[in-house]
Amino acid sequence: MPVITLPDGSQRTFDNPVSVFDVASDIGPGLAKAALGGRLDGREVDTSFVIDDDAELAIITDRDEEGLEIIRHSTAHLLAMAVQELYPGTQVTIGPVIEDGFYYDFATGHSFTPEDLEKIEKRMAEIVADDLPVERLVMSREKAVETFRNMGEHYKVQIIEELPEGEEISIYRQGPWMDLCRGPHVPSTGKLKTFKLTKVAGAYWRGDASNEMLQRIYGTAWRNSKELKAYLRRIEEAEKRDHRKLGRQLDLFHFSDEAPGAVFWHPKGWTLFLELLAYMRKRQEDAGYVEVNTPDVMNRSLWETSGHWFNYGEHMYTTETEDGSVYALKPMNCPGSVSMFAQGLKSYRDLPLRMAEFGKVHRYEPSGALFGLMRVRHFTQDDAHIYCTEEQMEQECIEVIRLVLDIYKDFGFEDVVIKLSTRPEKRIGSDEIWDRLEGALSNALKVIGLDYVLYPGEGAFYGPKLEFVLRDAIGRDWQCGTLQVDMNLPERFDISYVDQSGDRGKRPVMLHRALFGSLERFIGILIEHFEGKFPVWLAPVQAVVLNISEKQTPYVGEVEQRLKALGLRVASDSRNEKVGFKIREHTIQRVPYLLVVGDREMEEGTVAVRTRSGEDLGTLSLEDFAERLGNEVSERR
RNA sequence: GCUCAUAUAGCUCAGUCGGUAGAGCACUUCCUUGGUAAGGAAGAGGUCACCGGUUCAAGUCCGGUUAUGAGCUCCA
Repeated sequence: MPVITLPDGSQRTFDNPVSVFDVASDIGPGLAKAALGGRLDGREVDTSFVIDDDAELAIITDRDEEGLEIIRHSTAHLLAMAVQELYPGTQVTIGPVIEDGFYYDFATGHSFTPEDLEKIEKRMAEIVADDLPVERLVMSREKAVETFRNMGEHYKVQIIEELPEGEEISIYRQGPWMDLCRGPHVPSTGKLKTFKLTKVAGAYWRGDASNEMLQRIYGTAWRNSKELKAYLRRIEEAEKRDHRKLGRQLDLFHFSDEAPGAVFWHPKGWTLFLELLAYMRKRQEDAGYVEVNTPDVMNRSLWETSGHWFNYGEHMYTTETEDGSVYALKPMNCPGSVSMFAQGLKSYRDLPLRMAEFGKVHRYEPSGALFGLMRVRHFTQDDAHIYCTEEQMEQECIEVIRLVLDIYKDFGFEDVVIKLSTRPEKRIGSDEIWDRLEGALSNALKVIGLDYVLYPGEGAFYGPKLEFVLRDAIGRDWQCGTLQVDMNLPERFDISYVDQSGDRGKRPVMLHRALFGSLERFIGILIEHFEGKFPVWLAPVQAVVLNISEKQTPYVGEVEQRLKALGLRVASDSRNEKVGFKIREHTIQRVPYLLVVGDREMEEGTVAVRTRSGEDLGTLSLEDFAERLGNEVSERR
């Protein structure tokens, strides 16, 4: 005689065991129709699940997040069923829910085309129209293995065999089709209404590049067509912000076949680059850093000492000189930094030593990894290495974290994901040392009061690290800043300092940190973040002076020169075009201020100011405009 | 690196069944001197990514290379 407690605290008593669906019906026919599953004592179950004991139950409908997930998961099954009907011989593997949708990986010799997707979608719609009931079966491990082996589903057999002992093995069946699955699923295929297959791609079995490649079909599924449309519109909007597209439209940079993964910075893009560099230089100076510069090309022996030659040699660009010496383009700045530290005798009084370098590094990344400005082979790091004592380490970490978050705030990045990656299996150093290093990072975060995501085992072999992750317009995450603790390089380069007692052999701790990370990537993110509408202090061109007719051309030149003399980035446009045309063009170029001058302004010595958002600021004297712009530039902090 | 797709004018793209290439914008010149998101006319511009093959004939079909894109893997 189960007593069911509902989320509002009310209770219903039944004489016999009841299904989730029965309970929903008891509450009301509308709810019964909408029910997709149930949350029974915290566990998600199907509507067909039979309750024979007292329990807490919430009916899941598409209003719940779990409901949407059930819809997506069931749509993945729907996809797999349609594919196996249309392409006999295809094996199924896994089909999970992801953000905004789902995918399913298939093993098949066939390569799916966009036309295939249309065909599959059509078949899916037919199965929905058939409204097939979805049933759950429970099998013994042996029976399940046998069943799937007979079906020729060898991947599923492998999955079943690797399920932990004692785990219940459930099979979901809709019509003649079935799949191994934990569930829960919708009660019938008719509940799946709004979905769209979006793309095909290859994916490795179990995510391991040494395994065979499967065919993955991605799809999106929603509660209703309004949500689906909103999603598609969101994707479209995000594509408009694509930094590669805007980079071309705003004439910031380009790439060329001759130098894959290398940026050609155009004047406007380079202005952005230099502004960011100047900004960071100032912030670091204020934070007690010194700036240095180390060679781009260094002898192989240095890279052997650092360990890079052995560990990452295949990703390094090398060069051989006439005398047979082998040199490498630096893939990292740290070996140069350490060898600089090793120069001369260092005292504890010199620590902490914060040595920054805007170093351009060169890494032969796999061709498939390249992606616009976000992933390139040649990039500039705002790198710094902090040499300190073990006692200073935690405080230095705190200061780096504060600095990086404060800097991101200047660009409007308020919610930054922080990842803490801890000791990997393959590592150097004792557990006690790792305890101290990981402790320094997590304590630093605790002191500041920041949440972080733990990535156990993801640290570098030489030390744990923090990563600061920003999200791009299309929801892709990009690691920007990083803070790493290193106990490898000080050892390998045998660097030391003299302590208070005169001991010359004290080993300093070395912190690596980059805040923008890669200037190139950070600019890519900024382009998307601002949609090209950079804040005035960053805008490559801050104002354009426009004349209305030829008569004012000399005055346009005069205004341009006077504003430039005040240190503003100003251009002029005296072309023989109507003012409306020029306003359109420079607005599309996202120039913050358009200064229109006609006869009136020329006589008064003023400019008519229009912003890129179309706002009319009226007529200002040059001094007033320059002051306004100057204020905006200095407001960046 | 792997799977699939794509590569035509500076940009965005069309090009049918294999018969020697087209539009809009941009560019140049001329007309127009116009007050806040596209004034008009004319002109110039292409080794159809590259290498090879099939064919009387290849932008088009086939193979390879390179680059780019969507993913996967990787990112010291």
